[in-house]
Amino acid sequence: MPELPEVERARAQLEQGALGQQIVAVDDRDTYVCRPHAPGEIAEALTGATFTAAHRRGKTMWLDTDRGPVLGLHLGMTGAIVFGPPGPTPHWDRFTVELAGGTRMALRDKRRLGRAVLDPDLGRLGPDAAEISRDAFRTRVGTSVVPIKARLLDQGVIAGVGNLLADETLWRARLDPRAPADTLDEAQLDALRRELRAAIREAIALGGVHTGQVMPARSRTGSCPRCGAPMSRAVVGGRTTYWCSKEQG
DNA sequence: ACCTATGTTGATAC
DNA sequence: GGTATCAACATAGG
Repeated sequence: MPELPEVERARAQLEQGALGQQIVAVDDRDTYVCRPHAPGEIAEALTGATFTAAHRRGKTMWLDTDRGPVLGLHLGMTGAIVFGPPGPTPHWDRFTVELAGGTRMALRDKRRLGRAVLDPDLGRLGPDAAEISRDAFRTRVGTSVVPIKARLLDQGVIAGVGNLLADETLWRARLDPRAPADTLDEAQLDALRRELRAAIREAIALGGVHTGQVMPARSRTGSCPRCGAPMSRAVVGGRTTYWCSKEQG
């Protein structure tokens, strides 16, 4: 369930493990994960090159190379970056890169919703949720009749927020996820941004969004970790949503 | 054994 | 532009 915090940790892993070593071989035979590329296309572009930088925006990562081609990586829902010795690849390793230093870097993903592509399109992503300015947050997030939660989940508006992080943030800010975004005043939007940044910071430090406080309350019998009131549950923005029936009503 | 939830993206119809 | 629904994936859990 990778959201921004998990992806940032994965990016740091890539930075630590993949930079500065020449690419010896690439396995891009999974045509679903590597779509729309044909098998061998990514391998041909990358073999012999060296990764020079690891970037992230929202949930999308990309690695620059000294030869120009850029490798885009997305973890989907169940993806992870793993490093290990070269050798037979576990069948959940959907895309692998063998490095000259004697390591194998893999996108391991049971569900195959992750992606590995050449020169990823970042143009449709909004500003990163951890870095968006106060003004940009106000205008991008707060100027739509869509429920505020749906707005937070829209990667073209702001990049990196998933279902759990959205619930966590709205709970921290004591805001009703169903409220039309343009009914929030500036103080509420500023507070929402503040809580979003804090939730992201804590999740990165603790290991992921599943360490959030509302996580244990996400069940039909759950109660608010702050006031003990029962949690409400509904589909908002197409996703299962939990919120405090008392504080966020 | 069946059914549903899981999270994200993208395509489709309205 | 929206919303709503579905499909894609493969597994875990009820």
